[in-house]
Amino acid sequence: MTARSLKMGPMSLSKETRCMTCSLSSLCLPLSLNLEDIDLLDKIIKRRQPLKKGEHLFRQGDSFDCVYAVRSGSLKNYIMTNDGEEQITNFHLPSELVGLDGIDCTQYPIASKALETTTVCEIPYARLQELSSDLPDLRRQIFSSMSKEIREDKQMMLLLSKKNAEERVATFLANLSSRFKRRGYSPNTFRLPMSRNEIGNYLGLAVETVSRVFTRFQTMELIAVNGKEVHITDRDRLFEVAGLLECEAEDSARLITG
Amino acid sequence: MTARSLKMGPMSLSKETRCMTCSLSSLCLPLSLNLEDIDLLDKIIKRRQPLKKGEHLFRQGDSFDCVYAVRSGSLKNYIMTNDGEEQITNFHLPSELVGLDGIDCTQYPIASKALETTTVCEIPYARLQELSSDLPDLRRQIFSSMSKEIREDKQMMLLLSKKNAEERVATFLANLSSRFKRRGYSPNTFRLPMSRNEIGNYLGLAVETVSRVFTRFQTMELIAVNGKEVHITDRDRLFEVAGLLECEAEDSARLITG
DNA sequence: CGTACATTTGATCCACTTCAAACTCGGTGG
DNA sequence: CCACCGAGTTTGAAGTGGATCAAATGTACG
Repeated sequence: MTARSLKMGPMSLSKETRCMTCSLSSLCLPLSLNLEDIDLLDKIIKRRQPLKKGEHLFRQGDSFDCVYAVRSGSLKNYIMTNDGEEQITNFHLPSELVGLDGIDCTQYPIASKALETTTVCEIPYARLQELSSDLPDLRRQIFSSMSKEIREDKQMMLLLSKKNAEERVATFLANLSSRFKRRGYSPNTFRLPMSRNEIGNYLGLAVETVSRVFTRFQTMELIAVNGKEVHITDRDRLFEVAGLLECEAEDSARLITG
Repeated sequence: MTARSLKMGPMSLSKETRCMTCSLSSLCLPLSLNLEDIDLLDKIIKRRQPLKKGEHLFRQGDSFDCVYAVRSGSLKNYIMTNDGEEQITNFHLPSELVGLDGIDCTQYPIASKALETTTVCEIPYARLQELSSDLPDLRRQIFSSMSKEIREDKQMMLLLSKKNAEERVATFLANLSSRFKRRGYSPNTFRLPMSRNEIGNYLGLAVETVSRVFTRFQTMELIAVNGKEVHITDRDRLFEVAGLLECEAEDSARLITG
């Protein structure tokens, strides 16, 4: 693991790293910007040391001053209940914006923690705000990310309120698959960056239930699982069990592009 | 009821109605604007005929072109599952902004329906966007509303994922109470604009469960209920059961004011 | 190579759902 | 004015999906 972070570290910190040349730029904030504007945005972005697995990007209550875009790796966002339990509200993959829910607060209302070695672009919020004064497209892009997050949250409420265990897990896998696909990774073979425990926490299920549904899905030959490696063998039926049409998942992924 | 809407109709449509003189302006979009800017905002806002109970403000899939601020009455927002069930995602009280989740879509991703006779201010989104180019405070206010909605959604996920029936209902009542309080209504005596069914739908519970918890809370002498009239008799203990400290609920209500 | 932690599997339990029926109340028409 | 209607609400009894408890198995890392 240390080897891995050593390998990534220097790369992601190199002065060469630019939005302009970033493979994620078509999914990320620069999305609808022209080259000049991308350059302006680029100037305010800082590339941080990679986070190691388990490190916090920020904690609930930390003073808010930056939003982040994931470059590689993955994050979990979570809130704390009064009795100290955590509730995971989101998993973040590369190109996704993190920290928007703190925008009108002085403190982050949630915490964000690396699930694996993770690199992020740090965007000082005050400067982003200034810059977006002059760049309507950038502004639109930020609005867009936020309203997308709201829409996803509503879908999550629906999941938590109406779906049973199988539907939840299927939805989760289908959603991850769509997001990987969109990012150019294989949609049917991927590695889960989170533990069963974290999946259960996120989906409002006990670990044991998640595990049981995984095995049930394997006997149904929807998926093949080996530890954190997942292979989707019957995509159509998985989406069916999830209670979604494939196009819906894609749509929600695509909407951000306007 | 027709009498009521006749009574309200002309008032809310009168040319006199202005953000400047609106009693909600300190809670609503004009919040942080100076007088001149309020006037600019005011010019793009249209006051619509009041909606009657059960009428839609917009439906899921309607083409998106306006956001709305509730002036009086209340709304429920909901999404449809594939099998035609509705999932209520929000109830909206006066001064609250509705429709922000559609911002980067051509269509509203959710529906919004009046729970009672309801008046709204209609804000054409394109014009709001233009105006916010020139008014950083307005822009900030929109960002603020959206990030507040995101934060509330995360709290809702926590509720749906971790809280039991009593905690859910208590949270619901405590939250409503705080919102009424903030709007200058009595925090301890109010009328629920929604049915038990809608409460259950929103909280991820069966109607019967909601009803049972209401009666249990009455025998515990936390509240007194008569139909839709609710009187909170032991506010502290209600908030305790909800798993929140009073200040938290207030905080989340206050955050929008920056 | 062993210890701690994550995952799986099995057995039991329980909070909430579902089904069924009685009740309440605002409205409506005879 | 009152009987009646239907929708909304309450209450009771029975069923169940997933939680919890417990223990075995698997796996990563020092």
